[in-house]
Amino acid sequence: MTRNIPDKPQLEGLEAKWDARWESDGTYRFDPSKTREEIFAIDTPPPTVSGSLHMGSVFGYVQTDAHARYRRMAGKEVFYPMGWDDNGLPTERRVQNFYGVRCDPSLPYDRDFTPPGEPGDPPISISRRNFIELCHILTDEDEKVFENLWRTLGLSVDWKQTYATIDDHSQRTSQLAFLNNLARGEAYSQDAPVLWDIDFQTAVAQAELEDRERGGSYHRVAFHKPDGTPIYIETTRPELICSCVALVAHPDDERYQSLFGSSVTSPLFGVEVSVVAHELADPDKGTGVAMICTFGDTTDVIWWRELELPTRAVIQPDGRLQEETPTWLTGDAANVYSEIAGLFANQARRRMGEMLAESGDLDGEPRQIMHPVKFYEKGDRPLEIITSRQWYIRNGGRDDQLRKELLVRGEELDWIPNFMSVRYRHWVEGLTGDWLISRQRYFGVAIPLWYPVAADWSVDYENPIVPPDDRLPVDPSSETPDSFDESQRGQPGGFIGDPDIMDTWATSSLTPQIAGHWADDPDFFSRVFPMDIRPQGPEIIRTWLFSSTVRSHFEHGVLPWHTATINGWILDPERKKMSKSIGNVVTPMPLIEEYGPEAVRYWACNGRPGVDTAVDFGVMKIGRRLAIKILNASRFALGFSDTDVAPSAIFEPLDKAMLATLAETVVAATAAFDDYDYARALEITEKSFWSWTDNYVELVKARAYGAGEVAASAHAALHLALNVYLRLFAPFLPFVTEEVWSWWRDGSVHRSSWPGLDEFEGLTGDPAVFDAVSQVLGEIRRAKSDAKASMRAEVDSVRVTADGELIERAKQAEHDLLAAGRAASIDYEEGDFSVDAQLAQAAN
RNA sequence: GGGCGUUUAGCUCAGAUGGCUAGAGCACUGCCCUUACAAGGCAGGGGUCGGCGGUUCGAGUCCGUCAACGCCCACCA
Repeated sequence: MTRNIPDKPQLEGLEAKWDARWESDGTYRFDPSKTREEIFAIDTPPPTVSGSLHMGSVFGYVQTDAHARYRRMAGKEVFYPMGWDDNGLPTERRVQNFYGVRCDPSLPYDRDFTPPGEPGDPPISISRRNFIELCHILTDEDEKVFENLWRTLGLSVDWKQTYATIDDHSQRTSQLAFLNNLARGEAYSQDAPVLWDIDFQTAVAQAELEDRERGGSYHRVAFHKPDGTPIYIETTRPELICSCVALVAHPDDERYQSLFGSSVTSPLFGVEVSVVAHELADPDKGTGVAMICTFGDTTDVIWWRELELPTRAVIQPDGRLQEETPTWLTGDAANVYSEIAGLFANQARRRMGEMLAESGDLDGEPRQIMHPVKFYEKGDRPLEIITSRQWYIRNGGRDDQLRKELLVRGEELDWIPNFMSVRYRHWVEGLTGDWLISRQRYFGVAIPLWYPVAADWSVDYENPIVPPDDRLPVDPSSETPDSFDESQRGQPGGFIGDPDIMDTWATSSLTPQIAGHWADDPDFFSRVFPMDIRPQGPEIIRTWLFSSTVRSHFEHGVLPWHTATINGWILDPERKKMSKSIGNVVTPMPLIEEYGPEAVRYWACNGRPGVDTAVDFGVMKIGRRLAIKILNASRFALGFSDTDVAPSAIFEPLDKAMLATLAETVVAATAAFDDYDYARALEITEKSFWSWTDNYVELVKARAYGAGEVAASAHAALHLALNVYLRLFAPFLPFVTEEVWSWWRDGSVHRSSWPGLDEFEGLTGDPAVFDAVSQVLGEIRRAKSDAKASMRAEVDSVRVTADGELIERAKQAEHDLLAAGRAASIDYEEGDFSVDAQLAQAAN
């Protein structure tokens, strides 16, 4: 093929050129006719499209792409789909802010609704259907932004294999898996206390909790024994005294032995509560006696359940204390309650503090403390505990046998790096309950169930009406179950639809099943499942990785993948955690524009597997320099002849020595990749390449410019080496390697085969020849540098003092050495290593 | 309160199963426009490998301990 080498090769514009070519050529198209053994399947993380783009998004994806490219070149058919996680609360919140709307399910659908150009205040209330339409519109836009970023970065995904967690296929898969869980008893509903976000007004799962340090104040409050003597408790939530159902102390606490079994009355309300014993009560905290409320925190729930205490709840789903006076408060107590009815918890807390002070039941001033408070990770106010009916999937949190099985799955999984497995183990060991999957929200996959309504209007939650598989996906709030019609909705003898949706993890825990077409194409699924790798961030081991393991364990009885590659955490240039609130988030696009996509890829691939990595512009500059170097070195190597010179022309010792070191590089880089250590593969390749350009190319230059057999040997060696280096770099720098490849090769470098030792058969010599000559040349260069002379300076004579072996090797490439050093003559003497170079007079 | 990780040149980081004078790039100093590349090349200065203690003929590399930083988990009255 004719060579078309630009005079001044440029990096700019390569990504657009090659992205378009790869798409039109189908370079990364997946071939589903291959067998499972021939396929390498990747369970790509679907990015949350309503989240912001930042360097953390780039980091892991590029590392995975490098590995995908290696596997593809090494002969695997790579299944590399891309998904978008677009359902759930982040999208709802973004839609609310972006358009200035909020969802009110009681409103009718308005088919002519268009959102205002600018979000207004207060937000416009719209129907559930209008709201969901806006979610779709916005996520479509967000997905384009992500796809554009991935393509600019050169991710080698098959863009025909995409999915979104809200699309019909994902919904169908998610509902089908849920119904299977239900049929097998792995999913169940329960009316019980749950952690509840009062702003989003939804239940949240254990995996979505985080602790935040918040200020609070200990109120030392007196309850009263029958004889009127006070018994003090300390509480940070005096507003819940009206919800108090018991006092508790440790069974061994000597101070309270006489009280166990007796009753005391609460201050202000005069409600009689018993004093009970439980091991979780800590004698060292406060007075050693705690008030049990329904419910102030998760310990209350444990006490309430294990001690079988009554329920006296007052906190409503919106976070306010209920308006009506609770039935257990009568007389004066009702008057007291009217002071706090309808208030938010924090307001009621203040009012109760005042009233307790007035009544004399508050001992001293409240004591300020900092303490951890449970928050929904996306929420702004502390979680409350509300009793409500919710759906759960078993996860071992209440079942030791299942917990053990899931721990075994974690041990079966090959973790890269290995220490990440500890996080899985700790999480599973620490589970306190099953996985709460229902959410009282709108934009998500519906719980695909209806419930019969009895003649007395009661709802039979224990016997849900299940749709047949072929109806999925269904929306029970707008569709009717078979053998009913819409007029029976909410009527005695009729049905109601489950109003809830599933948590986003309930769907994204099925990404292998979604991408692999489990629900509809068993043949396709059998070719990609279980997948080879699950690449992901460390922060979602407890959610995505664990929940995927649970689903696959139930549905298929196996791990969903063989290997989990966990990338490190991304820090800002000052090594601080990036966060929106601090305002130090680094977005990738400006960096890609400044340094080029290859430079950003180079930075990402320099981060060791699982190691936290700071955004580093210096590393990006090096990557850019490397890419430019490849262009220029390629121009040199290909500039000598218009056609390939066959490797059989190679006979010069220096050329064969260079190829021997290159063969070593290939072996080492391949081993590193097989170990999932892309960073090591890059380092090995890069080091070898710079040595090649700085030493070999300089040494061979003069001979290459000449003619005859010795020149042909150089040309052939340059061609072969370049051919190998381009392929070694292709996983990291896909654009520049493809560009150079196109100058002289047919097809794509990314579909060429990974270099192997067979290509060096009969072409390798003694690698030490290369080292020996480089060492002597280095000394000649030093002599010129010391003399402040140009590297072109002529040298009259060189005397090499060295051991016999080194001398023998230097002699093999003596003509190259003399030419590169511009030396007229060289002689040798055995002894300790030194080189004496006599510069010609003209040199100065 | 537990667990995991990190701590190597001014900066960012490599240093697998312990073994010759501890490496790279950036930054810094000097020199060089050499027909692939000045967006480059050559040469050079710079490190008590977090502290302490141990194992060993020998430790940045193994063990113990302490410290700082980061992350994860925790029943937070």
